[in-house]
Amino acid sequence: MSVATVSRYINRNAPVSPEVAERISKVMAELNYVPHAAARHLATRKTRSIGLLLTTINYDFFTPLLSGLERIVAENHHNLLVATYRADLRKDYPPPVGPHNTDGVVVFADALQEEQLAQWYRMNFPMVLVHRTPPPYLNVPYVTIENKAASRKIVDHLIEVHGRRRIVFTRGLENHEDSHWRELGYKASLEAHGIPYDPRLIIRGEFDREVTYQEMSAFLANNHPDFDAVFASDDDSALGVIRALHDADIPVPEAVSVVGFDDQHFSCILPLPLTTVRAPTEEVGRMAGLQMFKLLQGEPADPMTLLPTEIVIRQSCGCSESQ
Amino acid sequence: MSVATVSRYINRNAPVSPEVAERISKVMAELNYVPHAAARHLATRKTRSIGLLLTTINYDFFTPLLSGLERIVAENHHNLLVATYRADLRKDYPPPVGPHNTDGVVVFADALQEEQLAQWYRMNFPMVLVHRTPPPYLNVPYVTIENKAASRKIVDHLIEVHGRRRIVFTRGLENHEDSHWRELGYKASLEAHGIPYDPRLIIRGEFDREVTYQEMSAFLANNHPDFDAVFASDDDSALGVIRALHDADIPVPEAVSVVGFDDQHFSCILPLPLTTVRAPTEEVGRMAGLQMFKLLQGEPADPMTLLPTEIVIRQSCGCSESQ
DNA sequence: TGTAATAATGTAACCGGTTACTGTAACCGG
DNA sequence: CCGGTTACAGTAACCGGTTACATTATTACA
Repeated sequence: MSVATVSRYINRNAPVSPEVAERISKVMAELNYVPHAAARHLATRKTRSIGLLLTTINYDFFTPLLSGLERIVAENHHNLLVATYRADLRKDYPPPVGPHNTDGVVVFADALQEEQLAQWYRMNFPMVLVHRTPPPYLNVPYVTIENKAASRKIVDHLIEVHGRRRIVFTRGLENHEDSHWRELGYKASLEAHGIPYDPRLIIRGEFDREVTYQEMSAFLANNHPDFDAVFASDDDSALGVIRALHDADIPVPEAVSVVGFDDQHFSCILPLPLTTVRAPTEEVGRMAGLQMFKLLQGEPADPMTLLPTEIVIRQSCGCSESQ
Repeated sequence: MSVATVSRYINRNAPVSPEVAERISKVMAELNYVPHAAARHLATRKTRSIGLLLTTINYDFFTPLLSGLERIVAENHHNLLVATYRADLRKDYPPPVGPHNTDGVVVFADALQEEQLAQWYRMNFPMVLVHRTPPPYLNVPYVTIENKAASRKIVDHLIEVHGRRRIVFTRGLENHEDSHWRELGYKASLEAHGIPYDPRLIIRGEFDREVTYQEMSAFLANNHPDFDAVFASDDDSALGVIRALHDADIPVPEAVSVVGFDDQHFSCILPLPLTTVRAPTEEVGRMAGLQMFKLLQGEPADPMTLLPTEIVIRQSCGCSESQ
C-alpha cells in the first residue's frame, strides 16, 4: 500500500480495489487521519480557501455579509480567511490574504487600493469586489447594491410626501462608494425638484452612530441653516442624528423627518421605527461567493451584480403607523 | 545568491551581508514577491493561522466577537480562518478547521462535541473554548462570561424592586451553556426569595427573536398560568417577548416587566430601553485570542477567563428613566 | 494460445520553501 | 604567523502530499 494509492483513494481520482479501499478507510478512521492541507496546497497549487478582505469589523452590517459568503464557501468545501487591511495605513505590508495563501479574494469597499487590484488582475488572480465598482480598465466582477435610485426615492419621499425641502445629508466614510452614490441620489432628487444643493447641509457621519451624533450636535450648536429633514447615510448614523435632535428638543418626525439606509436588524424596532432602504446584505455575501466560484471553475462571472434595494416606509419620516 | 540566503533574508534569522540584502530587497519589490504560504507551512509545520469554529453566523453577537479576535490574530501576524460546523449534523465530515490547516482553534459553544475536543487535546492541539466550559478531565483554557450571578441579580431586581414573583424564563438554545447558567441564576434567585419554581413558566426561545415571538404568543394563547415578568435569555428574544405582549395588549412594563441579556447594540435605543446584562463580547474575542497565543508560545494559559458582566437598569423592568 | 487493452499499484520527481551541514574568507589574540 | 572564531553563503535533504510514468496482473478477443 503506497502513498500514491492512499492519495488516489482519498481523492477518488483513480480506481482502487475494494479490499485496499476498505483497509485504507479503516486505518484512516483509526488514526483520525486528515491530510495535511499545506502539503496538498503545495502539490496542487490550490489552497481551497478564499479570502475576505475587510476594512474593519465594526458594523453589525458584517454579520449578514459574512454569513452569506461563508455558506457558499462551505458548500464548495473551501475555507474562508477573514482579514482586515487598510491599504492606506499599511503600504509597507502586503495584504494578509492574496495569491500566496488563497485561491481568490473578496474585497470589501476600499480595503485594497487600485494599484494592488491592478497587479492581481494582471496575474489573473480571482477577485470579486463588494460594495465597490472596479476602475473601468479592470474587468473584475463586482457585487453591490442599488444605492443611487433608492436614495433618490427616499429623498423624493421626504420632498413629495412630507413637503421637506431643506434636507441634511450625513456623509458616510470618505472613499466609500456607497456613501458617494447615496449622495448622488440625494442630489438627483433635489435637482429633480428644483431644490438648490446647499453644501452647508452636508455633514460628516462616517457610517457611525457616535461620530454622527457628535457632528450633528456640533451642527445644531453653531447657528446652522434651516433644515426640516435628515437623510442619514446609514441606519446607525440615523440613530446618532435622532439622539442629537432629541438632545436639542427638536421633535422627530414633526419638525424634522429622519431617514436612514440599510434596514439593519434594529431599525424596525426603534421607538420611532425608521424609514430606510432595505439592503440585502446577506445576498451580497452569497452573490460574491457565487461569482468567486464561477471564476474558480473557469466559467465567466457576471461583470456586475447589482442587487435591488427598496425603500421601507415606517414612521421616522412622519408617515403614520397604519400606512 | 541561493534560495537559502533569500530565505534567511526574509526571515531575518541569520546574518546576510548588506549588499546581498539590498539586492534581494530590490528583486523582491520588483517581482512583488510574497512567499508561498503552503510551502512555508509544510517546511516549518506552522500554518500561522488560527481557526474560529462557530455554529452559525446568525447573531449580531458575532460581530464584536470576531472583531476582538481578529485584532489579536492580526497583531500576531497570523491569519484567521472562520468556519461553521455543527458537530451534531456532520459526524461524517471532519471539522473544516483543525490541526491539518491551523495552529489552533477557538471553539464557540457546542460547535464541537466533547469527543473531538478530547482527541485534539490528546494530541496537544492548542484550543481555546469560548462560551463553554470544558469537561473536567480536559484542561483546555476557556473564556466565558459571568452568566449565573448576573442572571440572579437581574431576577433579584425584578423581585425586590418591582415585586414580581411569577417570572417567565425563555430558554436559549439547547446545549448552549450560557442558556443553562442563566436558567440556574434564575432558579437561584427564585429559591433565595422563597418563590417556587414553576416549570410551566419556562418556554423555548432559542436566542431568536422570531422563535421567541412564536413561543410567547403560543404561551399567551393557551390559558397560561399567571405571570408578571419575563426574563428573556438574550436581548433578541426579549424583543420577541415584547412584541408578543404588545400583540396581546399587555402593557410593558406596567403589567409585565421584561428583561434580557447581552446588552446588544440596539438595546439602549429601543422604544422601551431594555433592562439587561452587559456582556463584554468583544473582550471575549480578545481574551480568547490572547490565550491562544499564550498557548502557541508555550506559555501557560489561564485555565479559565471569566469576564464580568453587569446589570444595566433601563426602563423595560419598570424603572423610570431618571434612575 | 498469444496479444492487446485495461485495472491496480508502485516509484520517484516535484510543489516552494526551511534549515542542518559544509565550506570559505576575513578577523583576532598571542 | 598561526590556530581558532566568526560572518556569510551554498548544497541538499526534508516537509507531506500529488501525479506522470513504469510495472504487473487480469481480462478480452481473434
